[in-house]
Amino acid sequence: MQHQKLATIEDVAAIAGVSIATVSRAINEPRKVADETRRRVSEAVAQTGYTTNAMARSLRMRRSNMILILAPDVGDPNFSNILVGLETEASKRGYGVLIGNTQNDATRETDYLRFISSNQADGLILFTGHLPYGFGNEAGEARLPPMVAVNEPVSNSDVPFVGVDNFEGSRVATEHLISQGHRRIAFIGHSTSKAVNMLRERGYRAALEGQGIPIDPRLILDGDGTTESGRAATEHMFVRDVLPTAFLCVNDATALGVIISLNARRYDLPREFSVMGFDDISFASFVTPSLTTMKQPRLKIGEEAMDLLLALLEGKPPRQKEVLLRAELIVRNSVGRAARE
Amino acid sequence: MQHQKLATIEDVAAIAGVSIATVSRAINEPRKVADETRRRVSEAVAQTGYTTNAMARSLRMRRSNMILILAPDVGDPNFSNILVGLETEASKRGYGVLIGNTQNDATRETDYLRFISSNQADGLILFTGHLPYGFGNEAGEARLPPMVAVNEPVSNSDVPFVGVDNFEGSRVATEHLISQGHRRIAFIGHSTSKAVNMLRERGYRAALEGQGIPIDPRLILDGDGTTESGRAATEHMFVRDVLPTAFLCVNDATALGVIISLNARRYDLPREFSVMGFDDISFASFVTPSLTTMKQPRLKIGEEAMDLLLALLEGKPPRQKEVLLRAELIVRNSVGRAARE
DNA sequence: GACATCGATGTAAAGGTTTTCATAAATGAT
DNA sequence: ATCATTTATGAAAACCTTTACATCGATGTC
Repeated sequence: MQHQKLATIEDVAAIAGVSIATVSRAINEPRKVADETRRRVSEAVAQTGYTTNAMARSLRMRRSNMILILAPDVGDPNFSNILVGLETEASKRGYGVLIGNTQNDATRETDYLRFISSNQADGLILFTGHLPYGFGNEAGEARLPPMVAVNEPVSNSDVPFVGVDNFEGSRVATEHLISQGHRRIAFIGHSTSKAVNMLRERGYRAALEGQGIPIDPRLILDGDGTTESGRAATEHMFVRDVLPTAFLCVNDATALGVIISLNARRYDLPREFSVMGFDDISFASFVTPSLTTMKQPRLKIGEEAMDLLLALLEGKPPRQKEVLLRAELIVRNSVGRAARE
Repeated sequence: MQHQKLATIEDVAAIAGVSIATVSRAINEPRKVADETRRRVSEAVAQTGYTTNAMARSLRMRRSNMILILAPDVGDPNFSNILVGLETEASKRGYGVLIGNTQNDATRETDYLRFISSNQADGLILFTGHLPYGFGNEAGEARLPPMVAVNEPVSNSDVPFVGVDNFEGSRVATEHLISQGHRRIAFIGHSTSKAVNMLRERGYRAALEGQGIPIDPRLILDGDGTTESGRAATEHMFVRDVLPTAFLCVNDATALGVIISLNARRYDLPREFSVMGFDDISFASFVTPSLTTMKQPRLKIGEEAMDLLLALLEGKPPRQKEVLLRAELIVRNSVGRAARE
């Protein structure tokens, strides 16, 4: 049952009484063939149920119309919505999307490059923040396909990046807190080396400075971006008794840790403390109190990135090295007016 | 830069001083060529950086080593981990994974079938619970590729299904509640027409009956599987003043609604009410109180499903129409001993 | 009427493999 | 020494397209 011999272009040609070249043209460049012929061809196509064999086509045309997406973890809710955006745009433009779940494993990354080197994919989307291991090594020099980075820019390279404007987003977030009367605002960061963290911290500082609020270094703490580190940072503040009225967190996971810690201490949120996150991950609306945060336009990021990559594939040079999209302020219930000074 | 003309099998053959047939054999069936020749070939391969062109290979072999995954929403956290499992297994076996995000749109579903009919994919994984629209219609009759369903079985078909044992899982969940002294246990369901709901409700009934606990129909409520419906069902119970000591919910989303409702009424959980979910979605551990639930072995489901599909592709008949995996009881903090009778 | 132009179609090459079949050498049996 | 068998290799076909080039008739120009 498997191989009931699909109709080929020859079958169609025979039925329509034309050559295979004409069939090909009738399908791909309809205006190049006479009306009558075109009609006969499409009739023959309908009759045979012909679909062009993508393999033969790709072989001949030296392009597969496939895009490879390399991500450390497709299941990560932060990534998966970008993925949806990528897929939507690709599909709209007639491209297919191939996924490579690298699990941050160098071997697997290298392994996925076979899709590129064997012509199974024309372009590459990178979630990883670095070039895949295995490029530019040994024989034959690098053979870099067109690529675009999302989620994290690729350092030391000119790979175009599409992402959220972290600086601006963080500034807006901080200003939101300030507008609610907060002046002692803590920043719970990721590790300082991360580019994302740096930008978000800068946005925080810029907002404070812009409003003439002095920056208290004791209110700026490092973490590692996890819920646990959010909790740890909060506890640390209570131990040292240097307390803010609001916490701005580098991401929602961290903010969740802060909330859990404050809830455990029986504080009434947001009356006694305000907490803000960044990202708007799926459970942000389910925490109690639901989390006020900056929403990453993930779908849009995916679409833009794919759009850029496809433009690259069509030979257009990238207009800009970086496309930054605005994060959107999502007001929920974790931020209230500052109760104390 | 794009097309620096990759090395072909001919280049390798020339360097190694053999025919292309021998190169092909040296690569694909090494034991069929003499040691010395094999050595020369692999040297030439290394020297040229040759990789076999997958398109040419697929064209000739009439198989692409690609699997198409059709899912309504790849971003859904319930799906994405299955996806990871699918991808892991496929990758391990040398297959690539193509994603089709259908968004429950019939047009898009049909559109993705082009991957099948154009030979770009050898098999199909279905998340949708139904055959894609466009199969078995008009000319040429159906051309069904080997396929396997996950997440939801395909009704009225003999498509093999890999999923969680809902009946058994629900029974275990109910027994856990009973073991904590609960006897008045509510079941907040999905719409009764859903297969998943039916099985989980049956498991619930079976557990109660097994322990000789009478079933109170007033404690069985319908919903639609959303958080909102969980909340609504809970409110409904308070209005009618028919109260359980524990809530067993058809899924975690519903359980979350129940918890939110109870929290809002200022009950102390799990002292005054116990709540149990099913699925173990990512935020289950972040709610307060963190949710006791039955964990779906999503990774494993993905792996098993892919394993089954690949077996099918290799011509082995499926051993069974349904592979049911055990759900695992995850004890967190939303279930306590029954305080009242 | 000669000639260039144009439109529609066909012929054949090229794209890079895998695999059948044939050939040749080496080995083993008698 | 002869023949049968095995092992290692090569030549060529097949997989199915797209497309450069050639052909041919029709149309238009001078």
